[in-house]
Amino acid sequence: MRWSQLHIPTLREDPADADAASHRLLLRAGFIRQLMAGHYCLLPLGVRVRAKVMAVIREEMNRIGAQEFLLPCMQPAWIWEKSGRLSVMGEEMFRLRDRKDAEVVLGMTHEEIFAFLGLELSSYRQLPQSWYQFQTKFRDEPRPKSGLLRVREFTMKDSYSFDADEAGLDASFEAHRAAYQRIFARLGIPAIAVEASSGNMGGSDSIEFMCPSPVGEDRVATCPACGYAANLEKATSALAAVEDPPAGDAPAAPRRLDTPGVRTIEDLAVGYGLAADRQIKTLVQVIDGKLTLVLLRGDHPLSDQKLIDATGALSIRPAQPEEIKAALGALPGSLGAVGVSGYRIIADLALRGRRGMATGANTDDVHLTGVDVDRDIRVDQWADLREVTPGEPCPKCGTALEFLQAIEVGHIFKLGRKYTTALGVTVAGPDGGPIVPIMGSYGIGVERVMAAIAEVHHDDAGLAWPAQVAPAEVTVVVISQRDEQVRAAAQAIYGSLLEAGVDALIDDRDVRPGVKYADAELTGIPLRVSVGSRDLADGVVEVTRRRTGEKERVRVDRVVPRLRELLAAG
RNA sequence: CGGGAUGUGGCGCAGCUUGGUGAGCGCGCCUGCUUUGGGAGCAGGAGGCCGCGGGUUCGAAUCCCGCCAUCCCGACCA
Repeated sequence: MRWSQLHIPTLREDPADADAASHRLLLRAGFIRQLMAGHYCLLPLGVRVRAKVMAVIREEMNRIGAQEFLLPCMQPAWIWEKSGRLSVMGEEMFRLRDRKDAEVVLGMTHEEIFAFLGLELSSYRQLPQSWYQFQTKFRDEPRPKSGLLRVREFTMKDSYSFDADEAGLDASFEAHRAAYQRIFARLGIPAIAVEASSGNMGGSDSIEFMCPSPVGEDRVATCPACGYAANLEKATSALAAVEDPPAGDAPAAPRRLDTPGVRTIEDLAVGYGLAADRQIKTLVQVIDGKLTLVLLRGDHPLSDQKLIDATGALSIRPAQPEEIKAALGALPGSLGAVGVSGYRIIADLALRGRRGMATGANTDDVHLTGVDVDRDIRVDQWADLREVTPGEPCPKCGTALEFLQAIEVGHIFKLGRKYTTALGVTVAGPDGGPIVPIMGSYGIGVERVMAAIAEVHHDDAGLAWPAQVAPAEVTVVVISQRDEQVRAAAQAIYGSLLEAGVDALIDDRDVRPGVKYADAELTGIPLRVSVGSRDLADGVVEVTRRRTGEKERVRVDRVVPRLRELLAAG
């Protein structure tokens, strides 16, 4: 393509509303334009990168035997009703009515629809199946942000596996895991696979592929020694045991302690010498409309996601002080679970077997000491609820955990039979009886991947795409546009590149060379060939590598093979 | 949904406090001439419902009220 005819509206100045590097540069280099919050137009260069990202993903999906589909993004509400997710998805799902007043929705994902197609599977002998598509997803995010990183409308490569049994699912899952590793490696994304929560998808084993970046919205705990890595929503750590007083020394029942004015763990620790790790923190949460007591060690923060995962809740929120007062008789600051009945009590594992603890007495300004958790509190459910903090020991090897910010670029998880059951998918098993296939679900956000690549591969001059996904591999810069010989030589090189199968552009604009150099760098094209009268007199052109800035003079008749060499070398 | 900020030619901004004079600056764009190996110079020119609606006033980009939009922080989020 001729640059002079392409719509590449580069901006000399930084856009005002772009913060993240990918957002700023994709806008400035003319890849994207915003239509409204969370909805972006892809311009020609953006479309090219997107197509190349998709091509890489498609190749690797096909390589593991997955088959490409294309399903509607507009879907009947009833199918979501059937899976039970119409209400679960809440406000995040776009809903509308057609002219017949039928309820339809814009798909946030496609488990239901692929399961619907799975109804035509009839025998276990047809399994396994892996089905995928690239399709627009719509999610009414409360806060779209950071350009392509968090949007309301985006392309997802989503795939779904159907297997006859768990062992089959394990194999499909592993195939996808391996495919994802290859995909991100080829895309130039230093993704790390981390254990994750499966959120409201339902499912068990859940692995997120994370691209470390300061603009990432997820926090990941990693172990520098053994490679343990988990999303903070899931991460655990090995805790040193807290020494409680020997059983014999403990009082037979909790003792009342008047604590006027004490409202916080800190107050109690400082004022009464009751260390935070010897306190029970009592939080009151409203879980799906029901008041619930959540207990943690005094120095431990609650992970909302872990609470959701542990309870299967659709929604949780902290209770209001009035609700708490009405239920327990005291305000936050003096709450406890001793002797409480009629409300569900969920306790963190770190409280198990603890004795001699301090907690609120459910009377304002009064606490209890000498609390024996097993003896004094009727715990309904034990769960891992606490959020780990940096420096805590790795659960696998004990080394201090490190935290990093990351962009979630992919997510794979085992769905189980939730959707096949909901939609009534069965196949005949070896004995002739019905089998409900078990599913896996695997997603990659295409535009988010583009943004992640941009986050990882850029410098002060602009983007620096890996050749595999660059909008073009080479740009031929015509330095002296008015010089007939130069134009002809550049045109010849450009033609030879196309013939050789190189994805090349020719910058034939009638502008000064500096403008062309700057745009070549801003748009991040990996290789630049500068054709000017000075070098041409010696029969050479200049080849510049975007990443390193390395320049070399190459004889005109050697330039195509040299460029192919550089591209092959990566 | 809470907190903060911003809306002025395509882009980036000033003007608003203290209402009035031609709505201005840089970049970009168009024409001409010169220029051409790192974002050219000179001359001429086009382009603005000052986010929208209402109000105050002789007079509103400017003051007041309402709304909308966008961005940032938080909540939220496969």
